[in-house]
Amino acid sequence: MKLRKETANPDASAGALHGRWYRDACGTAFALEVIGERWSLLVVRELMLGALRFSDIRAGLPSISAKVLTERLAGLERAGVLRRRRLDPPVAVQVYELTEWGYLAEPLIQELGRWAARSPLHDPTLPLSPVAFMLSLRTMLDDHASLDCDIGFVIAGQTFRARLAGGDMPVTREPVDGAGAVFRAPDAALLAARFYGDVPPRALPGLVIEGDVDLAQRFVGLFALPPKAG
Amino acid sequence: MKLRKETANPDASAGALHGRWYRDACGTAFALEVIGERWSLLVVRELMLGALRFSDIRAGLPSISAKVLTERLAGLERAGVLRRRRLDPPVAVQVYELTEWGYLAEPLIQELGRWAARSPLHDPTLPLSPVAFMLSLRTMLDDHASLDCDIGFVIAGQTFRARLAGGDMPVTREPVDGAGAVFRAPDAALLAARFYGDVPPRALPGLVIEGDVDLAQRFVGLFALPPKAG
DNA sequence: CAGAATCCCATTCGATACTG
DNA sequence: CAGTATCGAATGGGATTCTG
Repeated sequence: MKLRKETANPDASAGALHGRWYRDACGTAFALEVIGERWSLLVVRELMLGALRFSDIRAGLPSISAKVLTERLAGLERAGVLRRRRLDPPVAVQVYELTEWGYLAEPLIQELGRWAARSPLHDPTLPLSPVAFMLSLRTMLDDHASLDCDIGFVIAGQTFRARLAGGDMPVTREPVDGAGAVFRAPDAALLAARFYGDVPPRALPGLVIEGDVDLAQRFVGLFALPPKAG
Repeated sequence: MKLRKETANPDASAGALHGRWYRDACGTAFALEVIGERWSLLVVRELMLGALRFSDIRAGLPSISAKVLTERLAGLERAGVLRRRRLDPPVAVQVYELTEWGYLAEPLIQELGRWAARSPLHDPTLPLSPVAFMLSLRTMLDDHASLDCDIGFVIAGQTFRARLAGGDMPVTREPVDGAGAVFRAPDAALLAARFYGDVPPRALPGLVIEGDVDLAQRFVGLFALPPKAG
């Protein structure tokens, strides 16, 4: 009875501000106040490879509604995870981009992915956004990869570039001109089958590899899912 | 219209099973289906240092309701994160314990805590469970700690033991007899102030250090919060 | 104490329509 | 395209009660 009003915090409308749910000083709890709302972390995921417009985010998250996306963007902005920015006059469009702190959430997204992959239950046959796939490559890259290369990706019309050097592999949104090899696929699930499944390359119609095919093969060999937990 | 019925999955009642929310093959999304419901991950956190009874979990999570805890336990059990177990006849009590996969969630909890600590906003003055504090020590331990020691903790009546050796520091629920030093405090927040705040030891009434006080001092020096992000 | 069952209000969400 | 406004339906969750 006495605690009711504290819960219904007036300024907590639709927000990801702290203190609303858990009343717990633990950092984990604080993080969950910020990105623990449904969809929040997936919105962050979509922005992890660079700023995006409202509808580009929706494209990567086909089943989020405009209302929820609007609410999450507002909450994440207030929490300091992202900011909205107007591009300069010639294009005059609004984009959402992660703050410095927001970009620091990548290890967290990776850790979730790694943990999920070890589940005895995870069966991945659903759609996958291009960004989700590119991030998964960063997560599943063999720690001891000694290859250095520059690989292009064209997935559902979006282009990315992965530059592997010294065991590190930054991924950018960039044209693929000049890459050592290029993977082209109409959707990310196809690429996931190639990189993580036991599927032989020719069994994947729609997947095209250009440039140094042998390099592409060796590149694929650098990625593997972790073993399942008992 | 045509998709409505798929959403209202009959067996998805109150559960953390996959496919209900995101329809996304990304591992991060799958993990969020499992532990992304409110409270779920904090329940896992409470169990991270060993099996617990229903009311012990509630003690660590004072503002969760019995109903919600029941639902979360059921969901996490179905998802394979924890199992319920009846102890052998003499005690005949029921406990919840993480599965092997459940225990693998610790890095994930740590990553959330680490990220939260780097937030420009995080101000930790709320209550903290003993388990949350002990886990935070494992998270914030200096990577290059070269000290080897055996430290006991008595927090709000619960006893723990941290054995630091070779940079690794397992924490168990155990009596503190024979530890090199023992910290006693009526609540975890007091210990957090000592380990992470700039508070001089004598400004913390209620905190008692027994055994090798000098060792205890050096031990405290091994823990630090990461720098804030801009 | 450990939970299941019930009741009921508050929040959330998705669909749709609307606006600059 | 980038949202906002509204509404009805589903869900969430607190309080209470009941049982072993």
